[in-house]
Amino acid sequence: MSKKQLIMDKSLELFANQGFEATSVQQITDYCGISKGAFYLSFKSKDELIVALIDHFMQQLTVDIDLSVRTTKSDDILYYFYHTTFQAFLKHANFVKLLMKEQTHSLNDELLTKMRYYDRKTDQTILTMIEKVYGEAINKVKYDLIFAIKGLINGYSSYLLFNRMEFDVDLISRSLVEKTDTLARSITIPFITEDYGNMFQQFHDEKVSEDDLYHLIEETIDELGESIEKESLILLKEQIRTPTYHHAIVIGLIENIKNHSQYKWLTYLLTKHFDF
Amino acid sequence: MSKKQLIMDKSLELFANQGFEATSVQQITDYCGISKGAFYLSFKSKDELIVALIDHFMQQLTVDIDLSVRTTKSDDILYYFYHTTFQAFLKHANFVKLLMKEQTHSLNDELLTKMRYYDRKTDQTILTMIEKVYGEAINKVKYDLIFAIKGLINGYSSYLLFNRMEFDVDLISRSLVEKTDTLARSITIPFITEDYGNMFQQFHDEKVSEDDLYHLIEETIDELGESIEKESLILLKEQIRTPTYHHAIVIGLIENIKNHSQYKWLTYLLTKHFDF
DNA sequence: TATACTAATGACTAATCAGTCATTTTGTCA
DNA sequence: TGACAAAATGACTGATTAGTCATTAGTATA
Repeated sequence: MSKKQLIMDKSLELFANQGFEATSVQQITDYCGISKGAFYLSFKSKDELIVALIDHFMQQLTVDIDLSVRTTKSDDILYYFYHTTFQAFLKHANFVKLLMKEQTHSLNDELLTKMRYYDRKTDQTILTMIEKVYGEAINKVKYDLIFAIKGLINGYSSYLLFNRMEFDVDLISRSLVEKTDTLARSITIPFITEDYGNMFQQFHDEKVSEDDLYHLIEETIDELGESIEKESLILLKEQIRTPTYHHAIVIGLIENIKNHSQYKWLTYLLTKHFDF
Repeated sequence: MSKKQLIMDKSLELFANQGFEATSVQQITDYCGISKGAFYLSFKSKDELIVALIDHFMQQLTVDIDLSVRTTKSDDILYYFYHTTFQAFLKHANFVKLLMKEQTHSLNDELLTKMRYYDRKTDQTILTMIEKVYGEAINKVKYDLIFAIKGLINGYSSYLLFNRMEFDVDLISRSLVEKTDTLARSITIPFITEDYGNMFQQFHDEKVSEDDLYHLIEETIDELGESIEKESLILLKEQIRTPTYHHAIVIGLIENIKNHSQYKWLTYLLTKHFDF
């Protein structure tokens, strides 16, 4: 494990229990068994560590959930959405704990913007989902439904957190599917109306620039030792600038890195770029 | 306005915008136009101020809402519950903002216990309400419904906060009544089951001790100048130890202080003590 | 083994903050 | 007016913290 990873892992534990402000860099380095100087070789500041943590885990969470909504073809989209969501909460329990503790903590503008970005991202995912499930019938209440869904997730999450995060993912998913379905079919008085949708425009058209993706692949290649993954990425990098291979080959190459959880974000971007 | 009130008012503004930790005592005193020493004449520490703020406003919120649920006789209990809730949010916007910002902030155990107390209190209020509205039919899902309701309130509140707290209280109330009613009538898969109810036992039997009430009245009397309110309280104080007056007289005396919002908590306790 | 380079250390600095207390100001009596 | 007390002040203390940097330890190469 790299030193950066070690610091992120250990500091998350401390942050989850004490909060950002109450945890000193000294405490983190003691807990990691490294010196204070070593910390500043990995991160320019304490704030940079916090941003890195937020980015890392929010990406994990949002990408997981968005992927499950995008790829599920069956009628059970709602179920898989909730299942993936709470499974992810279970997996990153400490991070969820931290998020609940700090909410919109006013550390700096960068963090606030980031959190707002991920929140909007979540809105977009939920919107895609309910449009897929209910089609046009839901149009007049869909933005209202988004907030109901987010509220329900939040409400039950606080209960879970209090009960030490041991729970039946299947049961809570089925319970929330029922509630969501009931609401979707019976709301006649939406509080949040259609014009809220304008806020989403930017996300509809959002596409990571080719350059960004290119550089992200380059960075990832540098991190990797010789392996199938590295070779696949080198080939994919070329395909971005000059697409020559057959579609099936590109899919296969992406498949080679898909199963490595640390490259989920990259997989997600590649999938989006090559248009699946 | 007393110095204590001034500090509480002004510090709430600062806390709501910057959070507890990020606001220094110096900043508070500067903003109040007083010296640092004067601050410590009113509050023993910064933490004591925070506890006082939480206590003051949580009492306002919970008492308001509980009273509306207890006294409303009509079929519109749900509507009045939401209406009172969001009206109170509107009135104490800065405090709600602060609550959202800090959530379960780990300042100290006392605060955590307090917050848990008020949260349980809210649960109790909601439970009373849905039992009143739906009776026995709701028994198997009532604890589940509590969390759904709290979740919905939270979800929409975060939207309101983001939109600078300008909203139609009637519309959001009607919208949430519809959702609550729909859920209450159709949930078949509760996630939170009946055994959660054991946690409430303590609150069912809860009654403020006679001594506590007696001392609270004494303190309030000391704060008051000569007035009808003061006289009423002096008489009520005697009635606690040796009840002699007719029921109607006691009710009248309580009525005399009922309309003063700063004594809402006291009114609430008196009402409970004399069993209405 | 000598050299050159990187990784790691922890004592140190400068800044911030909660809380104190000797001193001053203000208000209230005779 | 003067004597006294209560209220208010703000410079100061001690503790804590993020971040720095001169120094040392470790490692690879020639």
